[in-house]
Amino acid sequence: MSRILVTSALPYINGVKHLGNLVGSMLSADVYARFERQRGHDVLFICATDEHGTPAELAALEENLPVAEYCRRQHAIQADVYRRFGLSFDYFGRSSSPQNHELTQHFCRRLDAHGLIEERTTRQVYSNADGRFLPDRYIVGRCPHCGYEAARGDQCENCTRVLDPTDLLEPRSAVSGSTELEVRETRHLFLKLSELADRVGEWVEQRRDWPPLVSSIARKWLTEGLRDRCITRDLDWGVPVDRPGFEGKVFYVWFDAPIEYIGATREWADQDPAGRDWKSWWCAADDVRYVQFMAKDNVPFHTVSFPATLLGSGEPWKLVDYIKGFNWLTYAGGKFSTSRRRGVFMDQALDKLPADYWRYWLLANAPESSDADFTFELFAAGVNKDLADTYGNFVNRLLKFTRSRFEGRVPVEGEPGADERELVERLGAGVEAYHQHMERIEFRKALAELRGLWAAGNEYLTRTAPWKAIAEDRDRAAAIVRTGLQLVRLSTVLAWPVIPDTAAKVLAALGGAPEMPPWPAGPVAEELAALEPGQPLGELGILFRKLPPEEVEALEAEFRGKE
RNA sequence: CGCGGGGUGGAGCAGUCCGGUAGCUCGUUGGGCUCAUAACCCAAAGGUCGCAGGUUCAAAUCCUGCCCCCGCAACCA
Repeated sequence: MSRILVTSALPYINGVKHLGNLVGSMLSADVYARFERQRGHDVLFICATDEHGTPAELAALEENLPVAEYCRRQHAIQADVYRRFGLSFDYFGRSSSPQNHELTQHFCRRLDAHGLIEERTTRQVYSNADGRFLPDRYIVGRCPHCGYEAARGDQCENCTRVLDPTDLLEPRSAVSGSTELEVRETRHLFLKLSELADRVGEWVEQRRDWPPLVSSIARKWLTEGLRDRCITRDLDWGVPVDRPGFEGKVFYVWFDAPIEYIGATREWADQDPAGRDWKSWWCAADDVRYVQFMAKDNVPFHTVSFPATLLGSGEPWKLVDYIKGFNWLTYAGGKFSTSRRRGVFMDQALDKLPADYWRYWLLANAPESSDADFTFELFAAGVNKDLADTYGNFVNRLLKFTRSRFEGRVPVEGEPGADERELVERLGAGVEAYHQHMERIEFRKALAELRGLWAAGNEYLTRTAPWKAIAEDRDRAAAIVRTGLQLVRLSTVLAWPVIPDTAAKVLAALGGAPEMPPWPAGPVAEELAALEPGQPLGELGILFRKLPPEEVEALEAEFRGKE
């Protein structure tokens, strides 16, 4: 048994996340965590809300709430929707926790002790009307290049040119619209990434097994040269900078957010100090395998910035071993957009269908090698074909037949024959391939293999035709039905990380216990003998319903978005 | 010349590193079978592998140039 630390990129506090956020980090991490737990490993799966930064403050302002209260409420909302989606975090923390405050300040002190922190004076735009400094993107004005009226201080959306806020003509605050802006000098802390570049580069070069998406992004940042980075901000909400002359300033959200992986582990341990040891996962933890999940926009921060923080501390912190990066899930050819509410959000998804429908489709179509598109048409096609017609039908036809011809019990009579030996061979290869794909975290391939196992079950039934056999040889029919039921169990155990709720239902109907089923590590022939002959079977309704064309159209219309 | 990813039958993808008759899943058409939310079997249609050049006996695969789509560009998180 080994110890595996799994973290998902932290969802930002600002509102319920959409399906793209879900598949690109939390859901993928969940399936991997569940798989490794099934394998018998000691898994710690950590996630948290990322709560600092200007968007959170502005959202709180809009809702007329103190920002701490806003975050408390949003955290509860997100925790609830993740629970309903079956995300099995061992702990879901908050980057605003006291534990994270302490760790963030600790890292800054350590970096400072090694000469990697430098005070510099910078010039920032201050809005008198808003009483605050404004990040570049919250300053709008006319683009000096193309004349676009609503250009942002960081970039003009119209001509795509990168801007400096001071370039803008007639600049005003995006928050209040006020034009009373001035440039003020302010002291900030910089992390001297330039001095850490060699150590980070050396470390990245040793990570030979990372996927190309991840390595290429990391190398690009390193070869372009790391610039020293400002890690503090003139804001109220965040981790205070505990340094003379920095009263009223906080750390930049990208400095404290990844540290919350450690912070949340500490929050988890603090709930049971006698039984849990956070340091054993993070300090000199050479026996721990650490796997991170994130979308590609997050990769630079996890391959460069955060490792730089850890390495620069001079302490033996655990660095990531493997990073699974994802491309984007698009919505009907365009972007999912949180601000425009374009796309399908997690709470809306659950209002329409149970979590397992979404979980299966998102993983079977995960944006692994390139961006992937979500449309309700594609979604319905996948759900109907794979979940309803292939898996659902396989389970249903066996249970119904068992009920009508074998009194609803696992048949006792008959011995395996040539058909069963052939099936065992087919399954042996399939189970092994599925296992390999899951271990390598290649979800599209894994789920194609899983679907193949379900199809193999249907093929076996059609070939052996127990509904015919029962007329002349009841023992033979009994052996076939028993084998079929055994395969239902086996393929359901394998599907558990992906569709946990459905799997639990099916396994319960087969007389299984409600908790996590262990991975079928034995030879397939033995795994196909797990169900006790004579075992009574429970009732199972339709596992997955099909989505008819009318419903697909209705969903498309409902989620068209407000453009 | 900013950087990264992608461009393969109607849809989604594998194959590209290590050249050798273009493959998988879904969909479509025809036939068979029928325990089941109909699966399964057989057959068929459908591709100038983004474009152009080059290397080679042979290129989706190697080289050069170009085009298109998506994303990122470090003070948005």
